[in-house]
Amino acid sequence: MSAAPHSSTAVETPTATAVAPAPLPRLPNPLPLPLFAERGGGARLRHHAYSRKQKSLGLLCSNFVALYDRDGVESIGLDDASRRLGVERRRIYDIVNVLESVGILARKAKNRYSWIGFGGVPMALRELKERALREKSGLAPLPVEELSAANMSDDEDDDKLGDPEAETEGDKLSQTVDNPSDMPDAPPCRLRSDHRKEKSLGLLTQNFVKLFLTMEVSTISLDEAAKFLLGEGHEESNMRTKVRRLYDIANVLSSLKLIEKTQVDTRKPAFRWLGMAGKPKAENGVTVVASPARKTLSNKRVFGTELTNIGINRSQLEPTIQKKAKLAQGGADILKSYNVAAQKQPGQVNKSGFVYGPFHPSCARKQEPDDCNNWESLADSFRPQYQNPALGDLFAHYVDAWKSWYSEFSQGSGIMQQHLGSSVNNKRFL
DNA sequence: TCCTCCCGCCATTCA
DNA sequence: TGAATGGCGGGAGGA
Repeated sequence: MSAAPHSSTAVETPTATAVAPAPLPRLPNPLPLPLFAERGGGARLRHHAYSRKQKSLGLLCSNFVALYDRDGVESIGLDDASRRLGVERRRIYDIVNVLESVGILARKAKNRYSWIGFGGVPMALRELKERALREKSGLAPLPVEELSAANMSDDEDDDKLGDPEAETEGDKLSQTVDNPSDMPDAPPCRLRSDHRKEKSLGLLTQNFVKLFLTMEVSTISLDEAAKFLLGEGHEESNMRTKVRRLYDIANVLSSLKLIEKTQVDTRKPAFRWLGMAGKPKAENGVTVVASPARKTLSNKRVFGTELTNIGINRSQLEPTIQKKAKLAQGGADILKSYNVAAQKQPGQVNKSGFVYGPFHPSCARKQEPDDCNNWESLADSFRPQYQNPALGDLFAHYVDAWKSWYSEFSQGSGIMQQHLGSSVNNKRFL
């Protein structure tokens, strides 16, 4: 039975709202249950005035982050998130799985996550990179064909259920989920839960990120990623499913600015890693970000323009909500311009050789971290004067996120470099 | 036409 | 046993 379609309007459980002393953005209240979410209605009840762009997982992720990435937020209830964002619980699961896999959230209990924030990302990425390198090292020597088997197709996977001889890299990956400490005494035989976890969105996210962290090309298409993750000999249906999931993941990671969509020669886009980039390959064998000459797609979707997804479902927009959307769009445009301006600055490499991600502060290139602390004036100079205070909050949130991200990288750049310094021979990805 | 990805069904896992 | 979780693929929106 699925609780999802109704959970967005369900009465909050008593334990589900330990959130935010700081005021959260105002959301339309009460939040109506969208018609399309009617149990069993699904696509059959779709209203044609709705635009799917406004329901995207990436936008939802942006809203989720905007909602919870603030001082005082420690615990997040899924019901609370679902209600505040005006989406079915099912969608929240997608978001939190991806956020958890990159270290932004940590699961505390059923229905409850703790907010770690962007400060958790460098550590998570470091661990992912370490794990990926270890898997490729002597600890897990896998030639290409075995590596393919490691990410074996679902069919092969199914065939080996319960086979003690069939432990694969996939098992190891699932162990990393079940046993973060990589306990050596993990059960040798595959459990059904392991099998399920191998296919989880979180694990797929981690494997997807690992491709970026270890490969020597800066971009990868989702088809390529799916082929690699599935291995050879996969069925077409498995491929389609995997690509669907990668689209979901890519949208969330894009909204987090960990990756960005880029146009390659073919019609299909590829994704470029932004979250962190190493020093030039000549020095340490790790690829820097792709040439800026490569055309970056204008974002098909402008994230962070809505505080809830529910006001613009498949019915007509309410005039007031439309107004809000326009206001928010203005803010998003400013943010976008700010990001573009920051990204246009050549290099973005500080003295330590670290290349900043999307939250790179524009002043970082010219000034060393210690000098770059005048965030308030920076924020003031960019802060639009919103009529809606919630939008001001949203902008302030982004500034805070930049600050946090920058601070984390400033502190962690040495460690990160240490890890980036190890050469990666990963041509098999190509 | 086909890429993109929202949506919700329903199997599995959890408490 | 009911609730929570999340894999999965149909099919509609959009370029």
